[in-house]
Amino acid sequence: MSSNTVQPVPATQAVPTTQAVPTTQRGRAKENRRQALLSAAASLFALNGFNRVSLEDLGAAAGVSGPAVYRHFSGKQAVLADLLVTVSQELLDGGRHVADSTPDPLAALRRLVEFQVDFALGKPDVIRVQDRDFSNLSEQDQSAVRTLQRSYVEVWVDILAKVHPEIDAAELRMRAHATFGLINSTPHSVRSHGRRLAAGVARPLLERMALAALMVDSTPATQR
Amino acid sequence: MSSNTVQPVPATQAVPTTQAVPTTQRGRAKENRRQALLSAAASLFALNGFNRVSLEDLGAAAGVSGPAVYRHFSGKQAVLADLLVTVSQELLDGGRHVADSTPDPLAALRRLVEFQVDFALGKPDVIRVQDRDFSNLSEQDQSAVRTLQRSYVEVWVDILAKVHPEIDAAELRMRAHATFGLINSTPHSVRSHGRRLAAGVARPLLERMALAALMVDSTPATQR
DNA sequence: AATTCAGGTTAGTCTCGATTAACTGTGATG
DNA sequence: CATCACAGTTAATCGAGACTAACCTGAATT
Repeated sequence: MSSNTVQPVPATQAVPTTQAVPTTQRGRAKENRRQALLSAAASLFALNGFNRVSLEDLGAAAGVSGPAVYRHFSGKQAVLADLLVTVSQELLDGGRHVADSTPDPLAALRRLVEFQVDFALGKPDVIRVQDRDFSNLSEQDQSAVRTLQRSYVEVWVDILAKVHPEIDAAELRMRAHATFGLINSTPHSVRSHGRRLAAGVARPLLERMALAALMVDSTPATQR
Repeated sequence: MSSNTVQPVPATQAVPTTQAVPTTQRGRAKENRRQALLSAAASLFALNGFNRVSLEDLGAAAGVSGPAVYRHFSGKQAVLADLLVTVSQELLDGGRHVADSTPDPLAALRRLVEFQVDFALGKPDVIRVQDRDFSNLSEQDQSAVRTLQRSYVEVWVDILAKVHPEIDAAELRMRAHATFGLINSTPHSVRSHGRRLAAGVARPLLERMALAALMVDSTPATQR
């Protein structure tokens, strides 16, 4: 009962601002194309890296060829930006939801871990792109994403502070980062294999490792 | 006494095959330039990513401008390849040394963790380049690096197998990868600040988190 | 001292790929 | 039904940057 999918959080791509789904046939088609482009971008960027993917490749992967991408995004960078801002926002929203809806700190921490593991196993491509191609964003987009990420980290730090009242925020922040590194390692290792197969084993393992790492005592003065 | 620097392992850049240092003044200068280029490459690539660094930038950072790089490397990719092959080889050598010189499995595991933490804190740039720009290597170089990395992982798995005789290799491999993710998270978080300052706190923390994560019991059938 | 030769330099060359221009066909709209 | 607006298309344009050519200079070597 501890490794559930934290269901209340919508795991689907969502438009940042609440946007009504276009009713007209044409508008629907456009939205589909847009999602197809984003999805293609996620897997292409993850596989080859932002710079090794041409707009031609990207368009082709979405069943459209070349400069058609400009009908949906202002440029190549904008596609990346949309991808990364969206994922950062999703993480933040999900994390806040968990934090706000789980009074017990330790339970909240468990749920945060589960949430992050689900995310890493569910969208390894986006995770990979996020920490590999971040620097291909414009300065502006970089700071936007950084702000969201910082907020997400703070959600973790706030919960961690309740679990470890004696540890200062700087160390808790480092614990959070290290834990993200641990959990997000899967996109690097579980590459392209039978994802479903490995995920079943990976999920509980990653959760237990993450919790164990997070719960470690603060560095003892004497080696005990 | 547990967080020493694993001193026997030379942490300096080393030429793969045992190469005599050139005696002639010119030869010495050339070697210096070469090292300057590699060092510049490490920090530039880490900061901006392989593709955002031009040969002009790279040369300039080493006090030489532009195509002079071709006097030392066959091309831009070759610089990256040298960097990554060297670091992979260093890790493998260091890991093997630890494994071979530490009979007690648990002690060996501790030393492996210390070694990896030292490496991550000591050469964050190279670590960062390694898992960000790997795909910019030629197919050939990729497989060379992969082979070295696989061997390094096997060193860990072999030690882990002695500590956890009941766990199968696949899971141990995943534990190792997750631990690398945890330890290597520092290049991402401890960016460009007072490195020495943070490192003093980071080292013991990362070591304890890594150990705790690695020592977790195998997934219990019942939630205990 | 004369001669090589390799590390540097600057001025091309050449390709790739992002962006833009000029058109086209077809749902939406009146 | 006539028009419009707009997703797409193909054919330029344009800049960046890796690599090459042609020369230069001074340490090594004889």
